[in-house]
Amino acid sequence: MNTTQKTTYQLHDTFSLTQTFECGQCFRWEPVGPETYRGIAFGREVSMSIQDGALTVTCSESEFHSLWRPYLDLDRDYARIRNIVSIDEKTAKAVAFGAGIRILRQDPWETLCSFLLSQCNHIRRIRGIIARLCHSYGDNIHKTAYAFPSPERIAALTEEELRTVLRCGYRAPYLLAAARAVATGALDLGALQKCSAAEAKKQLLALPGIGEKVANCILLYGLGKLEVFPVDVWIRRTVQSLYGKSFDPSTCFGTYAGVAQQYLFYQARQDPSFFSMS
DNA sequence: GCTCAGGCAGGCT
DNA sequence: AGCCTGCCTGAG
Repeated sequence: MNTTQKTTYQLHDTFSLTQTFECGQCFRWEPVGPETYRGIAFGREVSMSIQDGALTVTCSESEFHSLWRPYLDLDRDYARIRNIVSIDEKTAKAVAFGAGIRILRQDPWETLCSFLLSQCNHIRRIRGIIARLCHSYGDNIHKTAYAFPSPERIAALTEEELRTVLRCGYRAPYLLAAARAVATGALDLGALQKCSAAEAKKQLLALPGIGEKVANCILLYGLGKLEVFPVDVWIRRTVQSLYGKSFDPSTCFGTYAGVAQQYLFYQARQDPSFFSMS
């Protein structure tokens, strides 16, 4: 990690690294102090912290503006989004609670793998599998820091090796198939960013192991489709208790349904009694 | 030991 | 369409 250079950026809206990195959208950021995280993305390792309304990242100014500023989605007007999705008191409460959340614009390939591996797993174990994936097949960046491995590297492995090394069970063939699809060009993740959410989703669903929920997570966290609303068991319980069974997120929350989902998810995870609100 | 976890796929009704 | 079951592994 570059410890000599630092870039400081004055924040002009509520923003929290803790909320952003702990709201369930990413798996490779570690808390190292209050509002201070160390992590790796795009093959770069940095430390970030917020103090007195300013964000400091251990990188050059050009790297900050080309990489981390878009990654943290700092140029989007979240105050406006919070206002739009605060459709009633119940959701407004969750929005206020998680007001410092941003939807990260993560690398599509890393996001695809992460959520492919996430199915029917505890967060702790997902993080472990991803750590082994990076440590075993990613480029060494610095000391114990490893980049996320390329699809080409994974595509060259066997299912048996992935199972043994990652201990990811039945998800190994899914990961291998995805790596081969991307490595051969059968699936072009860069092109998906320019597609509509519906078209991108159609292509993702064609891969084994990618269903409705995983596809929506990839669309939201990796492809910038803020209108999709991933429904996992937590969100299902939450929206059912708040709004009943026939709830349609795209009708209620519109183009920022995915952001609304993140506020609800974060609130539900932090305070389980939130479900039983009515 | 046993259950269940941030799903998916295939087979069933 | 909706319901059921098996699937790897490991934490509680």
